[in-house]
Amino acid sequence: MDGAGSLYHFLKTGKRSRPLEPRSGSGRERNAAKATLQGFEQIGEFTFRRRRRVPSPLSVPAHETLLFTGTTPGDLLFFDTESTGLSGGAGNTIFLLGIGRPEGEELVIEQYFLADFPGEKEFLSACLSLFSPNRLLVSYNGRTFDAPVLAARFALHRLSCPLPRHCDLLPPTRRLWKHTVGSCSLKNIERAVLGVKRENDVDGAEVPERYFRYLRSRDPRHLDEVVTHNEIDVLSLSRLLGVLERLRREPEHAQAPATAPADVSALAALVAPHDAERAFKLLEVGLASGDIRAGLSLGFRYKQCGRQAEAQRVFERLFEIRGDLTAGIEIAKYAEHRARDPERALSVVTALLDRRPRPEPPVRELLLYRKARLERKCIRF
DNA sequence: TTTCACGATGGGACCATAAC
DNA sequence: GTTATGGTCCCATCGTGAAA
Repeated sequence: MDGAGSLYHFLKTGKRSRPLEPRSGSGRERNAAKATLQGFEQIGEFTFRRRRRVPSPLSVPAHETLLFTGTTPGDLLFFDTESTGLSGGAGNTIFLLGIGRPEGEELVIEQYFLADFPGEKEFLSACLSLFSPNRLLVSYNGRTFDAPVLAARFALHRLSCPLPRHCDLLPPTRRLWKHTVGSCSLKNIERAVLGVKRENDVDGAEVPERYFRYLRSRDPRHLDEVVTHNEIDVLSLSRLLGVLERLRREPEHAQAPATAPADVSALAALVAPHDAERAFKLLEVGLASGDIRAGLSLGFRYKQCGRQAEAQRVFERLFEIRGDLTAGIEIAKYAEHRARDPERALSVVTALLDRRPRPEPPVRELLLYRKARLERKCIRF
């Protein structure tokens, strides 16, 4: 069999009999290469840290509680990682972890860098101090990606998982802007909503390859753009939360012309749990401006609250201005089952069947069934 | 009083989509 | 390329009201 430094030996004894060989160059050369990673200080054999202060883009006073997160800014940790791939399994290693902490008017951005795989435990241990349990992690798709990968790495090294509560900004962002922006990747949202355009940015898919190139060559220039990419991600999280907070506080001023407008229905859903009447007003304004989605949302909200008359007023308006199918069906249901007016219901259903474009077959069949029933009722009356 | 038809609601399955 | 999440759609079940 092979020698004492082999995988066989490691599996049999659980010990590594001699240290891993450097991939290239002497130890002195490797350290020289490490030292040139822009602005980073060495805090362990394989772990490096960079700390920078920038004006906080969050623009919420330190003592105020954010409506969106229920915490003060000082409790937030904006969080993003760069790793060697996408899979959540044992093969995916985090090599750069960026954390943003609001401190007064500033955002303190700390980045922890892992210079080589053997130092992962040391790297993770250095990151541990960041995650105090009373904090709130803020990420973009971090609930699905960053947090599970990080938790897996902690587990692999038998370190207790310290991750605190988590607020993922992707779901609310998607709800608010998917209809107006389309793809809700962070880069797209930066451009369309935050008004930020990245210069010379590295594509996320390119990040693993950049790290592997660095490991092979020990040339830290391969990682300069990755480090910047990570820092911008953290900054954008802070900016995005600021926008979401403003929407939550002043939804009426959400439709700023400089950025993509938020979907009014989603905005109303954001506000409704705390201020139902404000949500109704938002949707009324949306309907008045011709927003059909807002109108339907308004009608169903009124209906769900038992405010049938208001719901019918909204559905009638939608049916009148656009001959809307969903609104028409709601009018027909109300006329048949509540107002006891089968003739009105029949006239609406007939109009829906005649409208252009024709309803699709499954809906058309339901409408024909409803029409036949209403015709029987009309004869009886 | 029983039966039937309808609308409302909840749960499960499937799909799209972010992250590197 | 992987994975989990949220959203959407469909189906089953339940409650209600009308008709026999």
